[in-house]
Amino acid sequence: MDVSHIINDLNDAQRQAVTLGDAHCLVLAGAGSGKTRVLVHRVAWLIQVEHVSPMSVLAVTFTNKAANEMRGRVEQLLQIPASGLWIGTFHGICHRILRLHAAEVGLNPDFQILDSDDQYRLIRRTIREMQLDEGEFPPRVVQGFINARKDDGARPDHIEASGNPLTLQMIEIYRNYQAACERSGLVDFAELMLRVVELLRDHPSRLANYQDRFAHVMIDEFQDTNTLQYALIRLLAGGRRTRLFVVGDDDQSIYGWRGARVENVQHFVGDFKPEVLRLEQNYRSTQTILEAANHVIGHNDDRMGKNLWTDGEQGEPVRVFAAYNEDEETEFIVSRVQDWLESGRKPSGVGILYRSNAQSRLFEQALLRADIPYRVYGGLRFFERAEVRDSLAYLRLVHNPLDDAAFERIVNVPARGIGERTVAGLRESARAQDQALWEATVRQLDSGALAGRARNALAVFVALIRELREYAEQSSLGAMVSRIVQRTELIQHYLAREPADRAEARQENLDELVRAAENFDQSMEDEQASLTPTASFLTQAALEAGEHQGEKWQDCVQLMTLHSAKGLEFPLVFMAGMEEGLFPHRKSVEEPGRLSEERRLAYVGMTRAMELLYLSYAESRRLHGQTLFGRPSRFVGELPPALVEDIRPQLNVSQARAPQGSGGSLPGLGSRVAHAKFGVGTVLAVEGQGDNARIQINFDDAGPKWLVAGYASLQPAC
DNA sequence: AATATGCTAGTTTTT
DNA sequence: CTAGCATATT
Repeated sequence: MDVSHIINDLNDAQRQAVTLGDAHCLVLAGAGSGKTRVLVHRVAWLIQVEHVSPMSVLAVTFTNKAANEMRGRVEQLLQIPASGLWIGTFHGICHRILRLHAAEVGLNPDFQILDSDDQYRLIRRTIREMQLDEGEFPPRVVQGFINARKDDGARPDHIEASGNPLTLQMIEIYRNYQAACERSGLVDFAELMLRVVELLRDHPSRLANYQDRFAHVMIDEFQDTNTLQYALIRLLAGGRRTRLFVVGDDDQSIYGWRGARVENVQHFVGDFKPEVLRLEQNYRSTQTILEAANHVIGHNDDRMGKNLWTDGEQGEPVRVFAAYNEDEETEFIVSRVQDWLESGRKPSGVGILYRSNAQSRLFEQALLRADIPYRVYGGLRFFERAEVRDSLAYLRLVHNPLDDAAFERIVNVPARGIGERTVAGLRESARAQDQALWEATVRQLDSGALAGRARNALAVFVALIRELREYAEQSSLGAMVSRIVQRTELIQHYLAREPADRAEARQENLDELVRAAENFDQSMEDEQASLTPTASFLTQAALEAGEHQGEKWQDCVQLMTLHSAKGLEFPLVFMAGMEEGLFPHRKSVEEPGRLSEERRLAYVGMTRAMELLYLSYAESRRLHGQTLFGRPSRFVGELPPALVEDIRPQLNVSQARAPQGSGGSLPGLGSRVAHAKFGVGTVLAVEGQGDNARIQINFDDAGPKWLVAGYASLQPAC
C-alpha cells in the first residue's frame, strides 16, 4: 500500500514519531513544531499501515476545539469518516464511558451534567442550608476546594483535616453537596472523571475490557494533565496491550494553578520508560523570535530541555517599547496596527496579548476610536448566558422533576410572586419528606397546606411545568425549546428590566437557542446509549458551552489573555503590560514554582509571533484607581540584548503629556525632584493644576509624601 | 419585589 | 476606578 501521503512532508523527527514501533512514546513538541500534525499522521499510520482497527484507538484532548480539529484532519488524511475512532476531551470520553456504566457506579442512568455556574449555586445553597457563614465559607472558595479534591481523586472520607475545624467543615459541605447532586441526578465536571477512575479501579473486568479495547491511547497537551487524568491514563495502560503516545511541552505548562501537574511529564518517563522524541524544528516564527524565546525560557530550571530552531529567515528584531503611561502604550500599539493595515495586511493577523482581562478595555476603546475591527476573547460563551441557561433550566426540570438545581434557578424567574419565604418552606418540606423540591411543591399544593398568595403563585408555576411536560411528550426538541421560550415569557422579563439593546441581544440569543435545538443532530453514540434527544442536547450544552459562537469570526484584530493565546499564531504579536507586578503577576512572584509558570507564559506569548513581536510596558499605570510606577518585567530584561531594538517615545511627546500648570511647569510623573527638607524622590502622582496642584513624591529617605506645588519649591534632580 | 446604596476586592480557564 | 455583591429601603 502507498503510504507516502502519510510520511511525506514530515521532517525526520516527526516521521520517527509517526512510524514508531512497539513502545510507549513521549513526544516533546515545541511550539509550532507540528504537534497536531504528528498526532493526526500517527493515527493514520496506525490504521492504514499497521492495520489497527479504528475501534482500538483513543485520542484525548483538553478542549473540544482541539478534538474537533484532530477529527477533521484525520478524516481529511484518511479520506474516510473516522467512525469507530474515539476522539474527544477527557470529559467527553469519560461522559461516554459513564453513560454506558452508570448503574455500576451507583449513578442515576438519567444523570445530567452540572456546569460550573450551577455547581456554584448548589454549593452556595448547601452552605446556606447548613447555616454556615458565607463570609467564612465563600462559595467560590468551597467550590475550588471541592473541585481540587476531586481532581486529586479524593472523596470526603479520604481528606485529611488534621484537626483543622475549617477543613472539617469544608469536607462536610463537600459531603452534603455530593449528596444533593446524587439526589438530583447531577454530575459535575470533575465527577465525570472521578467516577470513571473509580469504575475502572473497582471493577477489574470493566478495566480489562477497556484495556483490551484500546491498543493505542494518545494524549494531547500532556503537560496539562492533572492527578486524576494521569491516574486514568495509568489504569488504561496497565494492561499488556496498550501503547501510550503522549504529546506535550513542559515549557508550555501554564495551568498549574488549576491542578495541572507538569511533573506528570517526568513521572511518565519513570513509570512507562517511553521513547522520548523531540520536535524542535519550528515552522512558525523567525529565527530572532525563536532565539529570544529560547533565551527567556532558558532562565527556568527543571526543564526537560529543548531548543527551537528554524531554517527560516532571521527576521526583524524584537521591539521593546517603553511607554510613558498606559495611554501612550495603547496609542503606540494601535498606531502600529494602523501601519500594519496600511501596508495591506489583515486585521486578523494581529494578536494583542495581555496578562489579565481588565487590560483589554483600553485597547477596545482605542481600536473603536480608530475604527479597526476587533474581537475580544473570553467572557461569556453562548451556553453560559443567563437567558440561555434559564431556558435550559426549564428544559431540565421538564425533563427531570428531581433536578433541584434547575428548580431553584427558575421557580421565580421570571418573577411570579414566589418569594424567598415560600421557597424556604418548600425546601424544608422537601427535606423532611426526603423529596425533591418539585415533589414537595406538588404535595403541598394538593394538601392545601399553603397560604393563598403563595398557593396561587405556585399553582401557576406547576401548571406551566406540567403543560410543558405534556407538550414535550408529543413534540420535537426544537418545538419544545421554542415553546419554552414563548411560554416562560423570559423576553418580557428582560425587556422590562434592562435597556433595549441588552434585551435585544438576549432575544437574539434565545432565537439562536431555538435554532440550535431545531438543528440539533444527536450523535450515534448518544443514541446507542439510549439517551433522549433532550438529554443529549443538555449534555452538549454543558460540555461544549462555547462551540456555538464560532460564526462571527470575521477579519478582526484579536485581543486575548496570554493564556487564551496558547495554540494560536499571528504574524504580528503585541505583548502589552510587561511590568513587574502585572506580568509576572504580583501574586506569582513569591513562589519559585509560580514564577517559572509565569515565565512559561511569556514563552507561550512570544512563540505566538510569526514575523514581528513587540513587547511594551508603561512606566506609570493607573490601576485600581491609583497611579503605580512599575519596573519593566524581568522577562524584558531576560531578552538577549543583541536581538532587541529599544523604542522610546519621542521626548517632546512624553513632555506634552505631562500635566502642566499655567505658570511654572509641574514635574512629570516618574521624574526625580529634590526637596529642601526631604531630599530627593520620585514623583508618584500629580493632582490638579498650577500652584494648587498636589504632588505625591516617594522620597528616597523619607518615603511617600503629599506636597502642594506652590509651597514645596521643588527642584529637578537626577 | 424592585430599586438604591454601600462595601470590597481586584490573575490566568476548560470541561 | 469599577463591577459585583450584600444589605437597606420603598
